[in-house]
Amino acid sequence: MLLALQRATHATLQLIAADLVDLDLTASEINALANLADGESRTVSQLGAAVGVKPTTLTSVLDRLERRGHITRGVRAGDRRSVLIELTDSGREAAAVITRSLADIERRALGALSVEAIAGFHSVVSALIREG
Amino acid sequence: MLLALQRATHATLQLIAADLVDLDLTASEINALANLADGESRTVSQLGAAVGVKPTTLTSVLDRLERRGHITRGVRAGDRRSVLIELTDSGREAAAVITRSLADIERRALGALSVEAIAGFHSVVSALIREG
DNA sequence: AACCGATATCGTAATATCCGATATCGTGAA
DNA sequence: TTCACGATATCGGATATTACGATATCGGTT
Repeated sequence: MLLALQRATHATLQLIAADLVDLDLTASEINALANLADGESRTVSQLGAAVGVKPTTLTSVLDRLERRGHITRGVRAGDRRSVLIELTDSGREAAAVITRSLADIERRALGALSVEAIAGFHSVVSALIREG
Repeated sequence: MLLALQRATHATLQLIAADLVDLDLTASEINALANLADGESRTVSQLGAAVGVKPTTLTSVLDRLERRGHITRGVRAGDRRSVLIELTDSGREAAAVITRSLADIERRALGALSVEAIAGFHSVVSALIREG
């Protein structure tokens, strides 16, 4: 069953990548942008916790996003150790495209399923995340 | 929602890795063994389709598993292009440990959830896999 | 002032992933 | 039969991912 979970994740990652080839972003970059799409700024650690990777891993991903002009790195007022990741206009556009693509895929895949099934899915996913 | 799916996958991968450190296997190797756990032999392409990666990706993974003595590569009777992947005794043991670990994690995480919720989860995951 | 923990980055290494090319093999058409 | 084409796996090379240890900076505590 956890194997099916992995396969589903894999399948959706492929769909997302195919849908977003024009953005020329890797899966990690897409994931980072998707987690920033709400417009709130985050520190590297916070973002790492959200996407499930260590801060060391994010550094190079953020390097590319910064070089591409999608994010900026700023200092957090009150703690100069922290780096605040923030979307630029270009990053906001990309994040909006990503969010739309995710919503589209959801609609396509789950449109025919019952509300109860989707609720069950959510409760299982939440339980798995809690367990981690 | 697809973000939650990814996070759940990530979380379970961490749990599995933590549970199986003694096996000294990477996530890809664990995934390959888990998909072979039923004892049936498979070609590289078949295994690749099951785990969601290209045959090229599997080659190095299978190299390591073969070097470790967990699998053997044989020819398929009737088609000498195909390579038949098969578990050795040691591979069967490892696969059994993996299967047990997956079942344990499922029990821990989903024990308190209703049968309907789990059924809903399955239907959503199946829909996502179909979409891919 | 001195220490310890937090934070992010850098250096380095192992792994993952895949594209194009290659070698081999099976199959259907000329 | 022969030959062209598709299937199959591997190899070479490229990029991405991931993270451990070390480093530099900084905040808070004593």
